[in-house]
Amino acid sequence: MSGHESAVSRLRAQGYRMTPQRLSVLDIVARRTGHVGADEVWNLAREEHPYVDLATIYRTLQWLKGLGVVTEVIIGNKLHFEMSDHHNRHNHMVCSVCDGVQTLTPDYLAEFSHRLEQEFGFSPNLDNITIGGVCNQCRAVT
Amino acid sequence: MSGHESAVSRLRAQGYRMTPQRLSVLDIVARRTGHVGADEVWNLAREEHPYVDLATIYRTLQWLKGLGVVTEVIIGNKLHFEMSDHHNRHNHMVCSVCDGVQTLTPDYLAEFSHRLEQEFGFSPNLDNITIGGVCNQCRAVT
DNA sequence: TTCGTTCCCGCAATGCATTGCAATAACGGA
DNA sequence: TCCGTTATTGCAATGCATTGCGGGAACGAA
Repeated sequence: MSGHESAVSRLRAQGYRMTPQRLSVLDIVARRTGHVGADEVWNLAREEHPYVDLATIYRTLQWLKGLGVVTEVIIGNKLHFEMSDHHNRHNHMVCSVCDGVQTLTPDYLAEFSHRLEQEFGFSPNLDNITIGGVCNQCRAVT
Repeated sequence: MSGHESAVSRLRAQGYRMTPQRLSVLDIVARRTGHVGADEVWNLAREEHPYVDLATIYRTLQWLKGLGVVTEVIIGNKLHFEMSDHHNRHNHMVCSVCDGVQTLTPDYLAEFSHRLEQEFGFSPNLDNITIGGVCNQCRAVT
């Protein structure tokens, strides 16, 4: 256990049942600095509970995402997750060549967001957006 | 047939085999103003060629995308396609409530793109990006 | 028109993610 | 501590998209 006990007690206080599966998933994501792939979460969770189903992993991750506990990062059509840090929100830039990930503070997207809101009345949800492209190193190689 | 003969002859000139399946897919996308779902392309194609396989539809659409003939639009995790119009590029805003789609000229993204390039050396590929969010009407309802 | 090369297709399998359903276990109340 | 309610789980099925493979069709050459 490492630094997510507050989340656990908060969830319990909200009336959610904290099953071993859920604790395990939360623990795995919390231990990791940076994002974890859903399949990786499954493999690690099975070390502890060999019977956990992949569906449970996905359900749990989506549940935690909905509660704002974890954040989804889509890397090359695969789902990854990391602990949400509401004091340090960020987006991701993913290189399509090396699959490397860089982070981006949301103020880079702020004025773009404001324009959509003001000119179209459209409220963009950019929280989980990832920007695809080619990173510095990979471009240099080519 | 309607307005994509130039694409057909260009592809043929480049040495690609223009099979009935490919002609059919291209025809279906070209006839449509706006985007078509991959499944819809399949259903329409089967009216003409009942045996066409879904895999062929996907392969053909990805092939046309790679050649810049069609553009991919991701709407709620489903793939849609439309004819590319290089003189009138645009992005899409998709409402997560009603699945409605609005278009966006790329200059809305231009300065955001430049900042990433200049500050990180990251070359974003924003051609196919779709912006999720809630549209004006749906927000009003809530 | 026929032939040969090879590109493309249909088929079946695979991968990632989600969902329906019946069985089970978490957690509060007695 | 035991019990009952019902949220969750495991299992299996489903959906969308992609891929490997062997047969077949497209298209140029003769």
